[in-house]
Amino acid sequence: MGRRKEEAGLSTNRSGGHRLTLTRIAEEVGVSAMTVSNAYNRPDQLSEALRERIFETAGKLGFHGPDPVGRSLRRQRTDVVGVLYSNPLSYAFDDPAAVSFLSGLSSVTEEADLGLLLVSATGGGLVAGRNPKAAAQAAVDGFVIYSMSEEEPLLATALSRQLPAVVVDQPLKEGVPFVGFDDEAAARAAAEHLLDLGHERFAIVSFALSPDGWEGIAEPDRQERAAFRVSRLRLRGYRGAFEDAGLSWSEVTVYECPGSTKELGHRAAEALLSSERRPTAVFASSDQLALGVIEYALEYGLSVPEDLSVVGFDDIPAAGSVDPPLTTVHQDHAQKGVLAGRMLVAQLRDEDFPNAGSLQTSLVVRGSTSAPRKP
Amino acid sequence: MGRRKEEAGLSTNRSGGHRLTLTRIAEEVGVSAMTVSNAYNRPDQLSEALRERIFETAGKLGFHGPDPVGRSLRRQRTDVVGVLYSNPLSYAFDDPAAVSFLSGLSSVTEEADLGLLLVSATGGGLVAGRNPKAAAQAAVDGFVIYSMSEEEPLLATALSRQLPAVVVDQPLKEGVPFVGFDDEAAARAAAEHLLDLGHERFAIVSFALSPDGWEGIAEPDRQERAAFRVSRLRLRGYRGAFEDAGLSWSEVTVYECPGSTKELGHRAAEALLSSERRPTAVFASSDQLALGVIEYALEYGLSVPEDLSVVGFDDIPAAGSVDPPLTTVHQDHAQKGVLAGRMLVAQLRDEDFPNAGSLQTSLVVRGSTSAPRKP
DNA sequence: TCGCATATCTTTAACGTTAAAGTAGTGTAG
DNA sequence: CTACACTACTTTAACGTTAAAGATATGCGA
Repeated sequence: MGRRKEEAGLSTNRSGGHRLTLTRIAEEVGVSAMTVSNAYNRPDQLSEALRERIFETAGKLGFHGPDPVGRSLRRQRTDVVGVLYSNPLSYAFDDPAAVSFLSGLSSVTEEADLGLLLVSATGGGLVAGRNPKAAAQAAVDGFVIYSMSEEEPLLATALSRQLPAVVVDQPLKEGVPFVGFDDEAAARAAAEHLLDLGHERFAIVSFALSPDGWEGIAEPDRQERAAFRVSRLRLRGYRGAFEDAGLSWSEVTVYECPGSTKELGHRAAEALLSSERRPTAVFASSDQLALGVIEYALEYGLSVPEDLSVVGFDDIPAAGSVDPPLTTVHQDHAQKGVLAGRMLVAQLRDEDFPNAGSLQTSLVVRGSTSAPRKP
Repeated sequence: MGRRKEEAGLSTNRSGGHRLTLTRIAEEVGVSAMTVSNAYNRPDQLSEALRERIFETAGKLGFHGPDPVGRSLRRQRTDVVGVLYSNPLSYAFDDPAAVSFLSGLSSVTEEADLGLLLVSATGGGLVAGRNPKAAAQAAVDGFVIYSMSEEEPLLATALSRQLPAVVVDQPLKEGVPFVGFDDEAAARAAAEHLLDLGHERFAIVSFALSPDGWEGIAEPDRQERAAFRVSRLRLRGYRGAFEDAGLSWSEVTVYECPGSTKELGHRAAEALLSSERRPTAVFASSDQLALGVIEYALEYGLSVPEDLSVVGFDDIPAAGSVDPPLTTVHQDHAQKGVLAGRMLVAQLRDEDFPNAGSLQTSLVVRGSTSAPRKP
């Protein structure tokens, strides 16, 4: 069922061995190349009549405007911004938070007439490795660096190009504008909510603290070494709230998952709920993880929220419609995208830009949390 | 809260008035520019020692590889594929089907080490207009043309560039490889399902037949003029099934919505269900529309499926978990993306490519359809 | 009639890279 | 010691565009 290009009826842009260029059109019309260029880019620089004549000839020969690459080389800009992502792009499209972010970002780049080039760290030849060249070879005017680990090679490569850039979520880099949520405050608010309800025994189901694929209980030393700013800040937020309430952090178990799926949450709950001093409340780093925790809890014979309160993070669309509806931290990812876009566009234009810094989140209290059952 | 670029600690890539280039490094090391180029692109063309010396000097000066634009100009390729979208990109990110498609597409382009450039028709300056220049100015090696109307100016501009291309969903263009679902068969299967259950009075809630924003009952002449292939084929599928069953197409009301949201489905149901000869079954062009129809039906006092059967299209994640669970046509959008990617990559490499053509769909029967209530 | 602004087009010179062909020098088989 | 292959580099010449400055003609007020 295959067919070759030639048979597919595609012809090339050549005729007489020459690719069509401004110069070729110029020869045909009998003017200079510059004038043809002006016909496309500065209509006021030539007479209406000549401009029409040029377009007519161009149309006849099948020329459709100056070559973008030649233009970019000469102008020293591409009108494209690159989005750098650590994982395969398909992960990004499968992650509602990333998609919302891109939605917000694209609304700004589009308004500014910039293209959006998606670049991922995981290249073709490499089996499971990273390809920092991707960032070196992207023809862009600036980068949006989306949630990377401090050590990601792509990050270093991108920053070394000295282009305008914005970092989203992590890591914080001196001199590079940043947008992210106030994760510490968010976690603190979630913790205070459950403290207010009277809980005292907590466990945390976190997604990766560091990008090494580890899964299991994360002891304090590992918590401190966390490479991911977001995870680190959240732990700090929980801890701060607990200690303000007079509880000891050492009694809080942190289970680290190498990703953010329902299955991982399920496994984490399995490990946490069988403990002697079973927690009465679990904080999860994402709604997916939280749903997995709830799933296991129900299988295990616990009722939610009576026996176990669960708080998620993200407020995905499903959060409100599952049973029980999920108490979770709402974050406006699209707005984050908008701000990242604005900050980058402002840099590209050499304008002042709002240094957004940390965005506020809000705790949405639903049915998965309540006061603990009296002993 | 703003700050200027200068204060942000960003420095440029220049020193001594010179931008860093291969040539600059070559001078510094005392070799030709070509040798520096080879150091990056063809390590086997120079001695290991010299190569190291070049990298060392490059590192010292802060040069991080050949400029992508210069390379693209010389090589006459960009290693980027463009995705053309008729609407604002943020719509694409808000549409689960488009996101799944991109997920599949990106898995292929990534494997082939190609960047993905998202280009939309709606440009910056324009208030509500189209910007065909976007396709003319994209520095890409090929296009994925995503579900466009026949008349979309962006389409003509893109095709006129004579680059490798793949059309997704619509329109069918002579000589341009195509991927899409077999919408006629899908609609026919849905119709046959309800015919088998004994239904005889049908209505259809379609998304746009043509891109003019019209909303309301679409009479047969408008149906025939439909610019969107997908909508046209589905109507043909329903009609074929009905007529095979001896029913008259003229008794089937088609309500056209200018988009695909729950609200539009709600309005469509309002118009359709108040008719004298109320239909016992409704076919919707998307699950979103179907959910809106069901919502209105319930408000109107009808029970689903007892009083009204509803069939959706897409099988979005929520389809299985709403009440009643939605009978719908499942389509594998990610697979469509994979195929589109493979077809484009094959063209770029001048290889044979699979001409995917129409992908099969499957009807997922859930709780929103049943036999009609006996009169 | 002169001076000067204006409109319309041209010339020059990069922008940064790499394919292709060329030049030495070195080893090595006959 | 000659012919030939091989390694390690260099030279040349585009790839297609446009910023900046220059040229020429025309109009127009004084």
